[in-house]
Amino acid sequence: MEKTTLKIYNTLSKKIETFIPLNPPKVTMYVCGITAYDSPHLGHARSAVVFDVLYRFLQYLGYKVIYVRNITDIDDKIINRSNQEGIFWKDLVEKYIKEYEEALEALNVLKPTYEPRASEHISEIIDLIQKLIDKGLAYESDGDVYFEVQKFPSYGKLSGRKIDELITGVRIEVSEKKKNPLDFALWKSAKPGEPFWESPWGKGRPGWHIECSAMALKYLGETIDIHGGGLDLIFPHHENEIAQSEGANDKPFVRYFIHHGLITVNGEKMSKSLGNFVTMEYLLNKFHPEVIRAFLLSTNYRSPLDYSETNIKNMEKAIYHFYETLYWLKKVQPLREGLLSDKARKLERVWQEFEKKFLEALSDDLNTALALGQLFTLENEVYNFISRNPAITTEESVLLEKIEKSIKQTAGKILGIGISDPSDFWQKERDKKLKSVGKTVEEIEKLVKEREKARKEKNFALADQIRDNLQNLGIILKDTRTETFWYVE
RNA sequence: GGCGGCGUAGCCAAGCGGUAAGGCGACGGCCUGCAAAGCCGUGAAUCCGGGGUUCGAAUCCCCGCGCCGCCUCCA
Repeated sequence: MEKTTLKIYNTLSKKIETFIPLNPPKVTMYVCGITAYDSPHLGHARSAVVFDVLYRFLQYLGYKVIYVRNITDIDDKIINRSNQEGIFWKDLVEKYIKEYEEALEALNVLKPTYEPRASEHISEIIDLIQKLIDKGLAYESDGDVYFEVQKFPSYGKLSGRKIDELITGVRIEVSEKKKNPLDFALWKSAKPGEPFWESPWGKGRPGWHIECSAMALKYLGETIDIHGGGLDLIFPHHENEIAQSEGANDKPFVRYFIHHGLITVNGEKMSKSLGNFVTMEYLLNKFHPEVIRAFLLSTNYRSPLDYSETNIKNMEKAIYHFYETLYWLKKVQPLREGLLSDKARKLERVWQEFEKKFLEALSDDLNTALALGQLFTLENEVYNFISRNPAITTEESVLLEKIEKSIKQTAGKILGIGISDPSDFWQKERDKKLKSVGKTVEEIEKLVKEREKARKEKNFALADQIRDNLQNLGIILKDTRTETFWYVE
């Protein structure tokens, strides 16, 4: 394989840079996962899928990736929520972690190397806080410990903020415990009834940002290659992580910060107050996981992605067509000896172009939208070739087999699209969609057969009657030489 | 107020200095018992507007206009 270099946008420099890991072929990657206080939504899925593709692509390029995706399982939001619902905080956390993991599994997101949880790293967190206190960068105050932002002059370098300006525009609640409003908590003392761990500063729990610094250090070392998350984490979360980690270790914390864009719903921000959260439960019930994946990859990862029923439906149609092609591809049987026709030669060229362009696209700041475009171009070419060739030759079928394999190696392995067995895909999709209209696949198959029979007997009235009835259920029939293919809209 | 992003056909979306990928949809023709599918063809006088740089700009610079995000918890 030709050596491909990855170019990727680095939030630190605000530029697209050539990716060079610290110790190749090893790559260390840390991604902020979830705080387990609510059900997973499309935004969580976007993060997981985007970094999953990056993870897969880095491996494809030959890197040995150590991938950490953390779970924050203790913080204020969790405590509030468990009080609200009257559930023990640990039970609450377990419930949402399970939902998250199930959603990611459905989406075929690969497991990271490690998935550490904050509550299981309290001693590492305490050690790190102590180190910051010892170095004079943090101070204890009435059972809390705060990071003193003024002591870390480069604070703000990631988000392009200056300490002075931050102080002027401060909207953080003023606390008498802090020396400066910008100082952020490393350790919070426990109020009665709250979960706590023993520490040198009394009973309490970690602040929000420190767990990431501690766990990144433990699993990946002082300097990590890639740190990722949503755009919304740039400030203050990642800014604070930098301050903590670099303050403690005196080494650059991260070489490449990678942030993805946020999801909007019908053009509006997805938020609690608007009540427009698109949950994974809803989506997975309604759409095939690969449709969701493709939808998430249909826009550059840094741009906002607008969710709407229409937008994802469009992608569903594209993926349906793609899977129809895979279905026919699998069924191809050579009907005669022979070499490649001119059309087949053209197909071969398109395919070779595809392999090149597909990888080029991903290498260029993970341009998944372009890569998908290339995939669909190839797919259409294949579809056309098969659909209008009544007798495919032996050589042509060999070519088609190669293309099928190639799609699995590229789109399948890296994007996670096209990995299902086509028959299986259709079985599941038909099943799922028919449930909502109260029909079974068997019933429909029977009607389709009846119509085929009626057509052979030239009983077109009956045939059309059946077709119209099916169409009213949203079932579309496609007659081919060999069989009638159908799907539910 | 500070920082950042975006504005490309009906919709979604690539392209980021050399003359507009792809998806969804639409239209005309062929095919078809009729459709669907497929095939062939049509579709952005032009990339929000106005200046400028350049042999050449959707792509770079400046000025507007319009959206949006972050600055507080958030993927």
